[in-house]
Amino acid sequence: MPTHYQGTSEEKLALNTFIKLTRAVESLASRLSQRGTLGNLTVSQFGVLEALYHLGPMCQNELASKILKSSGNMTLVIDNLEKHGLVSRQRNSDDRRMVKVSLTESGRKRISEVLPGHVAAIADEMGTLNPEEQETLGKLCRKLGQAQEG
Amino acid sequence: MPTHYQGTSEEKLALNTFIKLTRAVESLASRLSQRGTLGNLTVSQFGVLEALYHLGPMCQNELASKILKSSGNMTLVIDNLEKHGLVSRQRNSDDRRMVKVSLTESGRKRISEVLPGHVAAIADEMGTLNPEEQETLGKLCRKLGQAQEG
DNA sequence: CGATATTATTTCAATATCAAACGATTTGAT
DNA sequence: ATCAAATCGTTTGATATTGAAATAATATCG
Repeated sequence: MPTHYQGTSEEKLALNTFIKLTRAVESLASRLSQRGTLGNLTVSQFGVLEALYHLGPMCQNELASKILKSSGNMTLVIDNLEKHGLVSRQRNSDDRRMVKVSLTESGRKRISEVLPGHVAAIADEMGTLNPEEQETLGKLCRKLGQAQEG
Repeated sequence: MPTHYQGTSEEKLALNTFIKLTRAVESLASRLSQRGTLGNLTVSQFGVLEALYHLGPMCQNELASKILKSSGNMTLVIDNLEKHGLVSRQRNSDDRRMVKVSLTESGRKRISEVLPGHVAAIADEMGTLNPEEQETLGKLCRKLGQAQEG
């Protein structure tokens, strides 16, 4: 589905590439979601649990920057994880502005159960590209993700 | 930020590529949003207006599949566009299940004002990659976006 | 010390998003 | 013609998401 936009050829290429990029990610996300490998976790909830699992307890700000979300959003995501008993909050006693978030036993169990299947699903989906293509894609994405200078 | 996951090397490559891909798209989206080239339109609202602008009036289902969203979501997005006077709904008289959505004059004006600046912003962001790199990225994304066979 | 700035979190309002259930309508098969 | 199945849109309930404003705690500077 190419763009219908009439612009410079530079703009058309950029727009078509941009559309392919965002469609690919959306379609990938949709297929992953279909697989149900996250159980009833949302992507954000999974991101938080995964970060805590691999990096240990963290304050909300750190979590927010790990999963690239706002602090307001983090409050809600942690609220919901807490409701479901997967994480706990502890007010930091040194600096009482901060809240340290930790996995509960139940949370640790859940993420360790879910992770392998989800990773396998991602590997399966990405397997559409051979290793060399994945390397190339990774490099281009890294470059594109970097903020521009000047 | 490479993955901490211990799996097969195939899984590690896939996971790292997947992370770079999603991060690139998120970071791109965030930078585009910062530029404010969409005015006060949301991405979904923009998508709907752009589709109507280039392809003409459409029913909600068609719009939903164009911008890859659920029909329930489409009801709300159209509701909000309608509130702001940018689109109008007409019940189709041949098949009264369907609702045809059209741009109002105000909507046509708005999208035509916003589009060039937003495309320029996308072209500017994508300009991080040269044309050859963009072609490569586009091809890889197209391949990845395709559902797997078997 | 005390005013001011910075930082961490929460709250709020608006919008998005999905899945599932539902009502209206149309179509297809018998 | 009738009835079951499919289709389109809406509603509902849960969660996400942002940005701005509010709050609370801490740090800093004069």
